[in-house]
Amino acid sequence: MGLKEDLKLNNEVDNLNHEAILTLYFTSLLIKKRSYEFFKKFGLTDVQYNVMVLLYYQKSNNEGLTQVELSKMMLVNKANITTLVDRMEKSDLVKRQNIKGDRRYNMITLTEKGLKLFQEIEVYYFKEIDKVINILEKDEIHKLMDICNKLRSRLL
Amino acid sequence: MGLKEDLKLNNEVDNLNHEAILTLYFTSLLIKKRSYEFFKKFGLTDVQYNVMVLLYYQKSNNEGLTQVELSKMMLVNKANITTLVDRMEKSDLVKRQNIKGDRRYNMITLTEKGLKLFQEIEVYYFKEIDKVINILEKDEIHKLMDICNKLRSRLL
DNA sequence: TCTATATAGTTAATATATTAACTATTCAAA
DNA sequence: TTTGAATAGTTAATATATTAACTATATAGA
Repeated sequence: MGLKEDLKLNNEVDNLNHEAILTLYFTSLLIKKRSYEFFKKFGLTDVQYNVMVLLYYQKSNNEGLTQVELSKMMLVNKANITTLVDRMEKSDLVKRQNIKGDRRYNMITLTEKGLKLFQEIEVYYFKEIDKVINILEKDEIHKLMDICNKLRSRLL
Repeated sequence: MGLKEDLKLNNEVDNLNHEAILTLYFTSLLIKKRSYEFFKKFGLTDVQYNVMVLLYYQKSNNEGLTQVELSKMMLVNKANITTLVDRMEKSDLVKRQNIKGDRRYNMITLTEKGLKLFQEIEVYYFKEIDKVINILEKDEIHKLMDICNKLRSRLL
């Protein structure tokens, strides 16, 4: 039902705003955990899949994305992208390439293996999120996004 | 406005369910980052504050919580609590105590310093979350919690 | 042209999370 | 009574995140 039961709390959260924050946070956390479990079956983490989605759909000039672009799209620090790309390079999912004209940049692209794996997983991924989201009515999905968009306008 | 602008995406997310998941995830992530920044001013992390909230409001027998109880309330692995409590013990925010009758348990309680700090911060914390949440109407807050509760029922 | 500044990426220290394997303790059942 | 299962907590290896300090490169302006 509510947070109290789900988190095995001994007492109710008695502040509405705080309860709203906690509700959003723990719901998102559970979705993240479910994603993590799902992608583990394919030898990936949820974060690594997100990198692959971005490289597949958001590439600039049909080439790839720089590490700073990735960090902005993922709302993480660029230092984080260095080690993330290191690990993904090691498992042959992405590669770093120089771009002509500016040697500061690494252009990150999917490897052939990464591309193939991504296309293979995506079908199952869509089915998986449908299992979760289809408990909501269409208008609830839109309402959720509207509310979140409003919240984010206070946070950026 | 929407995710595309906020995440500096080059292209729209063209799957509604995926967009809903991402919207929830990144909104929650931004709230977490804002919390992290807020608590840093008091020498805490958002996670450490959450531990303190639980020890203050959710203690069993008015004594404290065991590490496994904390892990269930925070939806994290108990191994995580070991090092978290280590760090909080080192900064004199909480203490481990034996309970009579079962030597397997550590009962975790706030220290005097931890208690004082928590009570001091809570006033400012309530003001801080109000600044974010008050962009929503009362019925939107309830709608958000309803939708999240529905989603969690698919995830537990 | 040279220099100051901005930008991209890396590295190291730290915090939070996971799983797996471990120790210590409790308790129930043969 | 002893043994075997369950429970609480710890430790080590790994992934993801932060900030601060660093290198390398590019660019704008004196």
